[in-house]
Formats: sequence, C-alpha cells, structure tokens
Amino acid sequence: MNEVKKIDEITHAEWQIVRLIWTMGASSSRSIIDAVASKRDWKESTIKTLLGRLVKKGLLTRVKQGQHFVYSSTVSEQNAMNLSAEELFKQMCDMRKGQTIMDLVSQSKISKGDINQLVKMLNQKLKTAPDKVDCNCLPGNMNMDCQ
Amino acid sequence: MNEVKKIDEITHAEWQIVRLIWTMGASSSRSIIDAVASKRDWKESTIKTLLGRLVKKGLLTRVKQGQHFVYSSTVSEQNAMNLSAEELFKQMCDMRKGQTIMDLVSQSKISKGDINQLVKMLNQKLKTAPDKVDCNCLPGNMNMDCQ
DNA sequence: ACATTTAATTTACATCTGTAAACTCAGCTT
DNA sequence: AAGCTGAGTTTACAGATGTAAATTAAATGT
Repeated sequence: MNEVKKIDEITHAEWQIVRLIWTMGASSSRSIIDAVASKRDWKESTIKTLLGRLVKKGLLTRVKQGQHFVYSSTVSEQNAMNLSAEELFKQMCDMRKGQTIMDLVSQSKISKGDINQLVKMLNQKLKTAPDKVDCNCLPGNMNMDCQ
Repeated sequence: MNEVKKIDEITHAEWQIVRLIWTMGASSSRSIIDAVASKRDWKESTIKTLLGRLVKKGLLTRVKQGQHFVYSSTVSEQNAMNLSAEELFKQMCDMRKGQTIMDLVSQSKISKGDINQLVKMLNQKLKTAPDKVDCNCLPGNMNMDCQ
C-alpha cells in the first residue's frame, strides 16, 4: 500500500509552484502564473521553466486541454511533505531527532486533532522506547546511504 | 538569548562532514579524511574541497595547530538540525505540518525521555490549540519569505 | 490572409554542488 | 642541498538551480 515514488528533491522555487497546484488543483499555466506573480515577482518565463522542470522531474504531469496544458501533481501534498522531511531526517543524527521534533512542535501551528493523535502515538511508542538513542554520526553506523 | 546565526543551507555531502566534526570534536583534516574515507569512498581532495566550502560558509572555523589546521564547527549539531528542519517546514503548508510531524515521530527512534517531554509539550499546546489550522498555500498567506 | 496575442520551447547564464586532479609550499629525509 | 611528504590552495568540470530573454508555434481578431 505504500506506492511512494522516490521524489526527486523539491527545490525552494519549486515548492512555491507545487503548493499552488496542490491547493488549486489541476491548473493551467496561466492561472499558476497569475497566482505566483501576485506575490512573487517572478517573470512568466521563470514560472514556465519551473513548470517544465517539475514535469521532467515527474512531480507534475500535464494534459493538453484545448490549446493549453493543465498541470496536476503526481504526488499528494502530504506525501511530498512527509517524504521531504524524512529525507532531511535521514541525514541527521539519530540521537537528536527527538529534540528536533520538539523544536518543530514548538514552532508549528498544530490542530487539537493532530495533537491528540500525536499524544496517542507517542504514548504507544513510549512502551517500547529505549532509554537512550545512540548517536550514529561516526562511519560505520552513519546513514550515508542517502542521496 | 537566541543567538541563532542564519545557517547557510547544508548540503548532503556537507552533512557527512560536519556530523563527524560534531561527534569527534575539533579535528584535523587528516582525521576527518580518514574517518570519511573509511565509509564513503571520497578522495582526499573531495573532502578538502568540502572542508574549504564549509569554512567559507561559516559553518566551520579552523585554527592553525602546529603545521596543520584544526577544524571545529561554529554551530551546535542540535542547533543545525533544528534550523534545517525549521527551514524545510517554512516552505510547507501549515495545515499539514501536524501530520508530517506524526510521520517523523513514527519513523524516528526517540528515547523515553524525549517522548515524555514531547507529550508534556503537546498537552500544554493542546490548551490553546485551534480546532483547525488553515492552509496557507495560496499567495497572500503563503510563506514565500524563505531564502 | 495578415497582424496580434498567447502559450510553449529553446537558449542563456551565473551560482551552487558533487567530485576530483593538479599545483604549491613548508618540513622531513638522506 | 635535493627530493619526498603531507597539507592546503587552485583549477576543473558536469549537472542542478534561480532567473529570464528570445524564439517559435498556435489561435484569434479584423
């Protein structure tokens, strides 16, 4: 059930674009350009280049819709977010991930519902949690597999 | 009290290097090269280039120690991890961060101590948590400020 | 049909990344 | 003193990224 295609790294500039598409749903380059341009002053060209690259990366697909194309994303926003976060975490020290998660929790707006789920999951996790997680930053146990 | 210098993005290759330094403490390029080479088959040159770039980025400093240099990091590992995670989160949709944190929690080894802290913080946070966090992916409320 | 508008494709170009060879300079050997 | 060594510096080079102008092709107006 985990049909998670390995997402090619999403760059800063690209996030701006895909987020719009996730939220607006399938869209023409026109509406994307307008949406982006209203906030970021990127030239049309720039946005088109980005759209092209995203298609090439496989993060977006497009279908001819009359004269222009309609772009839609191939991965859900939640999936992309999770994968990107996991990707970042993979290259960091195991021992300190708990604290980094603390930091994220403290900095993020989280709904009551999500908080409750989190607490539930954590309590579950607590049952089998180790007293201490070892640092894995030295070669041999380092995750150098990423990338 | 938050003397957090804005960390220049740390790249994949660079993480490998800094993690060693964080763990081994101040080290000569020799020991870094040996440590890395034992796992990754990067040429000495490569590692030297990376060290140089890290110094230029301000993530490492070095002091002449006899004939060679000793490198040490200017930011703590925890700090770097937190900032990098925050950086990534900044460009993502507010509404779904809770779930992404869930995902991270589910994928990460976390010690009992950290879990307890997390639960505590979450329970605290619950008191003032919103029922729903709004999506901020459309221009106007999107965080396009990053970078 | 011809000019104009729109959209997509190609080309551009500086900087950053991954990866490394070549070169240089201060000591160490002999 | 002359060469070897270890460590740092410079140069290299392809692919990724941010940013966009130029070009081509299709659609529409008149």
